[in-house]
Amino acid sequence: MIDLKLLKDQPDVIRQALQRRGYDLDLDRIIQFDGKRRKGITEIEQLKQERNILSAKVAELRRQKKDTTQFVQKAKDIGRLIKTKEQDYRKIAETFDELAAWIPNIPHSSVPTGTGSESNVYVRGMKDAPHAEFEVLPHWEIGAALDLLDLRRAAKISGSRFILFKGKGAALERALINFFVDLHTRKHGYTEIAPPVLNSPDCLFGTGQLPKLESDMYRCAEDLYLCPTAEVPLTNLHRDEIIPEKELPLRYVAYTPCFRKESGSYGKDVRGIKRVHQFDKVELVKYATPEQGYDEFEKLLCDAETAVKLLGLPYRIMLLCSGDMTFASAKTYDIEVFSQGVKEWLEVSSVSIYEQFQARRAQIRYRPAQGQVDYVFTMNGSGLALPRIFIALLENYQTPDGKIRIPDVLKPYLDNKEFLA
RNA sequence: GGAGAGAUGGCCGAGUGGACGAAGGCGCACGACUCGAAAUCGUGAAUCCCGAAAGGGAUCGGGGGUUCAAAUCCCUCUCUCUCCGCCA
Repeated sequence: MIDLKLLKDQPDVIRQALQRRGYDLDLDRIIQFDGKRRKGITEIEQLKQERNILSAKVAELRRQKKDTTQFVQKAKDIGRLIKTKEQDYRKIAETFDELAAWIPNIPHSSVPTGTGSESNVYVRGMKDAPHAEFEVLPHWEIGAALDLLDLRRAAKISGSRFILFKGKGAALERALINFFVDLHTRKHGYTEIAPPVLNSPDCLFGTGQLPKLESDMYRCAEDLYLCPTAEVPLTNLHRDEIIPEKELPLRYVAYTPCFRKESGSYGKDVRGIKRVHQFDKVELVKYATPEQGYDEFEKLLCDAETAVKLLGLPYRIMLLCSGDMTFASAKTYDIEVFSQGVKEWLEVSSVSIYEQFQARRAQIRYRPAQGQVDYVFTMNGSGLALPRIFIALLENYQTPDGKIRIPDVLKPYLDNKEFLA
């Protein structure tokens, strides 16, 4: 949620943000409803004031055992008026809330303007895709050959776009999870959380998936959603709380499976495990004060980057342009790994800062040592997303004779072996 | 799934229709005392909304109702605890 004061005082800031993102939203209509809403509040509150004065008068007269009928009658009339005004107000406020929930976050000033990935800006890492010295098999071929993946049977169990890891493949998946969680808890100071992955609609509204991404998520009975990312439970951990400043920044890491319908993606990336309905991810979430915010954000990016580096994968960091960022983000970096089999840059981490956007939706605030309670800054990043790392390892650590070398950092998790199969 | 009990400020806990945004305690911050601390005494402190401000309004788990007036009465939902049953 944007700061609603902007609607009234600086609507052009929002207008410009919408334009930069390429959003088509009837802002004037929203502003109009906001005005009606504010007027309604003022009106109702004035009436309530009148009624409260009359009620106090009644109470006083009662104590003196005097007649009150005249005042009671007047208060009754006002009460009826309040009721009808409140009904009107409720309708207006409801419409306004629905409309306002669709206003995206305002991009940070350092975010380049653009409409798609071609406008993203290279930040650091490998500039050009590295060349392979031999013909590298794509992960689905080598994965099947070495019996690490069984996508046919995954499809039999659950349909297309599901993964079934097998044998050493399953062991590698588990090793990666442990490696990532250990790295972030031991070296980067994050607290590990194992959250529920069925989350309430309130949670999904809080982080900004709802209402916009309703059709991208699996909705279960009882009004619960399978979480599309651990960002959802981790950011809602402190929903409706006021955190003492001295506890900030808070850092959390969680491994969870993630569930996505990927509804718009049919026909794209059909082969292999790049785009699936269920995948594993280790997620990092931080809460910070506005002053700490952007420093902590850069550190979060470094924490994710460290994971890629330690695995020895060729990567680059891109700064997303305004049109490529998600709804709630103020600034996003992607970490991309180049994989030799599929011959493309794969997004393995998306690191975003939301400033106070999520905090306003989820009511997450902090109490400064002195001064006013204010909303925290929230941010998150994958640390990392597993399937694409799995792809990159199978393809980049492939040997000409069809084996998979194990990166040094993973050896302790895989019986200290040199090769996977 | 069945039966019962409960939900009040940072925490504990009183309040049972009108002077209650809420006693008291703990904890917290500041001040006094002290060489310093403890103890003691004093003072302060909830959140949100409308408003340029003055000021006003709202909030006692959520929602609805009764009433001139609700923390307090009624309905409903959610959650927590206890007991019984069932089951990984």
